[in-house]
Amino acid sequence: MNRPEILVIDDEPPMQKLLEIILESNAYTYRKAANGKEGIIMAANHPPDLILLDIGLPDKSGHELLSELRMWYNKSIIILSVQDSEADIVKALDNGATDYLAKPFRTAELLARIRSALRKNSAAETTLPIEKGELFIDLGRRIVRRAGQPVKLTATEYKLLALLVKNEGTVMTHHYILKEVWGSGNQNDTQYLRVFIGALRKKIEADPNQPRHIITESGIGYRFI
Amino acid sequence: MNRPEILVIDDEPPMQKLLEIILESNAYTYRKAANGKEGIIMAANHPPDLILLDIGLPDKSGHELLSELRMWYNKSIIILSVQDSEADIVKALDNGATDYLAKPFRTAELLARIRSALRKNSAAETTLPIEKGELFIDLGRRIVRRAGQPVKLTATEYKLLALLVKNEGTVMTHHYILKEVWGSGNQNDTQYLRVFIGALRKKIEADPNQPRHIITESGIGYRFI
DNA sequence: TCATCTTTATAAAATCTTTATACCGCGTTC
DNA sequence: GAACGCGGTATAAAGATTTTATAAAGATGA
Repeated sequence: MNRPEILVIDDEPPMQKLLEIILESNAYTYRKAANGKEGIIMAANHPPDLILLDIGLPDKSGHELLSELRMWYNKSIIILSVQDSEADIVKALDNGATDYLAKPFRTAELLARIRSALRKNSAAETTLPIEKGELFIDLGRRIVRRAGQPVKLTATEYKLLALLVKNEGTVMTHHYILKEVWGSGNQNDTQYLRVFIGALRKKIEADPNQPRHIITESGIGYRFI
Repeated sequence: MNRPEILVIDDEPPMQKLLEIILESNAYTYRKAANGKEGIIMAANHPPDLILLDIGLPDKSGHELLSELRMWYNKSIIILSVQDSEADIVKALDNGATDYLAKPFRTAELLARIRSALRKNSAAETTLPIEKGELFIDLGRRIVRRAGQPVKLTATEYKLLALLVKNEGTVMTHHYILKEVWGSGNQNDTQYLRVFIGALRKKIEADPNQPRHIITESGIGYRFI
């Protein structure tokens, strides 16, 4: 995961500023909402990897907001609160909060809890599988099936297919593919590529002579559809 | 879940007594271990639903103990500590602790965090017995049978099989398997893995020469089907 | 001591690289 | 228009290399 996005829902400008500084200087992308309504909208439009939610918001109780978010948002939510009352913590964790942190907090503890929460995220979700016609590709779990039948790919074949699939629709030059799959030493060995494209077609195309997924762009490279 | 079992690993009798009172009076079954070694043994013999681990134990650092437990214990572990230093918290959470609580703690907060941790347990796993062809595997009860005959597995073989079965269908890399089963020190000793895969196949495959369940993905790892 | 785990050794299998050969489209030449 | 060469491509099959399987000897620990 590169630069996880964190949405901060908090109405106090000084706290916002503090969190912005902490998060941005630790390779997180910071987004902010000044109240609950704005927070819901932002989270819905572009779901962040984690939400930091202040429980003392102006328009609606943070607890209510938490319940609303939890109806559809399934990634981590860390609660921030000045109250730190026992009842508050109980309620927040029982309501589905991933974690709870009392203000004022130490920077290192905040970061540690963020890391822990993000790890839970990535453990839960996996990259979404792709299904195109009779072809099924799940890059995360390394599962490939054609017409329901599991397809066994070698390590190199898999790397090649993954690269093509990740850049679906766009033409990848020979040069670039060779660099990504074989490393920067073999950038001119176009023959490797031909051999392996051939092998891949045999395995995933219904008719390898008339490839419908791995298209050759003569003189340039290949493209996955 | 009726009366979740909580194992407390803590060497101070007063703290043990306090936790016993708190837990027993809140419908939890309390079990205790006075040091790390005893804790490991008790957890292994009869895995509790949650472990409360004091980080300042006499025989070995709580952090080491945490790593050891995490090699095979996948339910919640809450760390207790008087230190409450930032580095300590970071280390514990990064090492796989579910949560962290500084002593002295408030009873309500402890109970809230326990509830939250237990909820994570039940969400994460629900290990139903698996029955595939002549193979029967019940991870929860540690029972494995092939063609009706009980199969005896060693501790390591069992850990390996459990990891593969839990991730049925997905390819597990050598590196990852080694880390999970043998710990983070032996991540490059692929030969261990080969030996134990061989042993497992002899025990659970009808024809070990033509494995139908433990599939090797050359250059990558193994997969269970 | 016994069962288990770790190492080492070696054979077997799978994969990758390389070479050889045929193809296809296209413009040039005869 | 047929023959030829040319750049780019596809496929098969040979070595070469890497990876895996298995046995078996040593080490460890209850």
